[in-house]
Amino acid sequence: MSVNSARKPREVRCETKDTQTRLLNAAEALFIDAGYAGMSARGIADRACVNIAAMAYHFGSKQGLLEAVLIRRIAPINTSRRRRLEAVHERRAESIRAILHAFLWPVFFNEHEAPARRLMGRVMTEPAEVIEPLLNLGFSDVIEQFVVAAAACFPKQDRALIVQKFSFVVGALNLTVLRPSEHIFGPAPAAEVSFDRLLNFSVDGFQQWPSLSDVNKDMA
Amino acid sequence: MSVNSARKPREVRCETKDTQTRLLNAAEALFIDAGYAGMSARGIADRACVNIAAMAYHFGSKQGLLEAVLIRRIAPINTSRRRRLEAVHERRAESIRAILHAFLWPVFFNEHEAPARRLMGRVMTEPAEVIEPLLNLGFSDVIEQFVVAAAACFPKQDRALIVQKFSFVVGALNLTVLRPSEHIFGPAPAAEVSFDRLLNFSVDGFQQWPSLSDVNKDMA
DNA sequence: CTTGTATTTAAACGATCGTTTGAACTTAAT
DNA sequence: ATTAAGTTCAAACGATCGTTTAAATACAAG
Repeated sequence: MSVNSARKPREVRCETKDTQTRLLNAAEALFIDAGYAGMSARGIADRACVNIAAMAYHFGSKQGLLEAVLIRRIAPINTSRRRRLEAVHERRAESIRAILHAFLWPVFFNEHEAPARRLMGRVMTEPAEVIEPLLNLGFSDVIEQFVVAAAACFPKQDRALIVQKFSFVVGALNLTVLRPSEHIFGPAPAAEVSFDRLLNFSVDGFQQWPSLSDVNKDMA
Repeated sequence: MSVNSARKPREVRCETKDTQTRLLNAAEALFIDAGYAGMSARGIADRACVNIAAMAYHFGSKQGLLEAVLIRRIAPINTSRRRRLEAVHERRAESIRAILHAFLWPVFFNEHEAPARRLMGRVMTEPAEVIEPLLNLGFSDVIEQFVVAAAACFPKQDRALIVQKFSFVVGALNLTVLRPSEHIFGPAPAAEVSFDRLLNFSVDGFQQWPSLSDVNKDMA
């Protein structure tokens, strides 16, 4: 019988980047898989091939490391979203499709596609107390801007309705990129396919209701 | 200055129900707020006004208690979903609206509305390793049945497309019931309002695409 | 009251948690 | 070679983790 190491035997060699980057990558992977409470400082250090004290030295604390992880990936996505929304406004092409396109595109297509996607999905579903201090780093602003833009497309709809429709889009996006259970929804389609489907689904859902009266009459 | 107890001072008296129910209620509340890794056995026992050993005595382990929590709330919802889908089939009224209505209704309107809703939202976003053993307790089956029913409504669409559209509905549902951040989407509307909006949004999103060609031509 | 089963309890188990310490080591400028 | 700043290290800190043990208690049946 073979002897196993104390923790999970890492099948891959450690990365060759600097310590801070190795810590960021390791924390990112473990946060995506297990959430904040489920990832341990020692697990991060092990995966990064770094002494556990390096975390406090470079990032102050586990929470500080998570903040750095999120800023590295989420901030560029939100910046891209803002830029694209501005471009839509400059072109005077404020359709709901163009707006949702600007919102969704940077999540699916960016420098570090898969990790950034899954990070985005995980961070939105974490318990409030862990994430809430991070949301004021530019997250609420982006949502607000897009809600305003979307509301301008439907002047006759309540703002509260627009907000909730947008939350539906965010929810669908979250589950798509987080992909919590292969056993339920099967293997993930390619990013281009998922993006197209999600955009079409969201655009259709955002339209005015086709008929407001037949809501309550087809259920027992 | 006043003296505080060791842990969070509970502002409310302990419930008067039996030990098992108190444990279930306490674990449910903490799981919704903090997830599985974030809830502690001692925190549960404290909130339930129960000795910590009672957890192992009545439920075997922390995982066993969580399973009991989920079965208590999720199983009735899935049973109700199945019943309503059967009723739709018996009435030969298999519209996508009726099918999605049968899927969504039991989440919003059931015996223990708010706790069951939020539990449903949390369990779908938990890390895989914690939840996956529970999904084979009837969860995947329900999704599968509804996907089949939905696919029958759109015979010309790929099954993979139907599956992903359904995942969009589940994602939107999750974020709606979980409501992770009041700061982003504001206060939650009444259950009836959220249900109507989510149903309409989902039904519209499920329709055939209005035009498949203008997808790639309105972005720079 | 006595017996036997079911439940609750205080206490402790070893393990792991996030964090801190101070020395050892590396690196580059003097 | 010497200094100083930057970085990594083994080791330990107290706290909390989930679980277990065995004694104490509650309670119905005989």
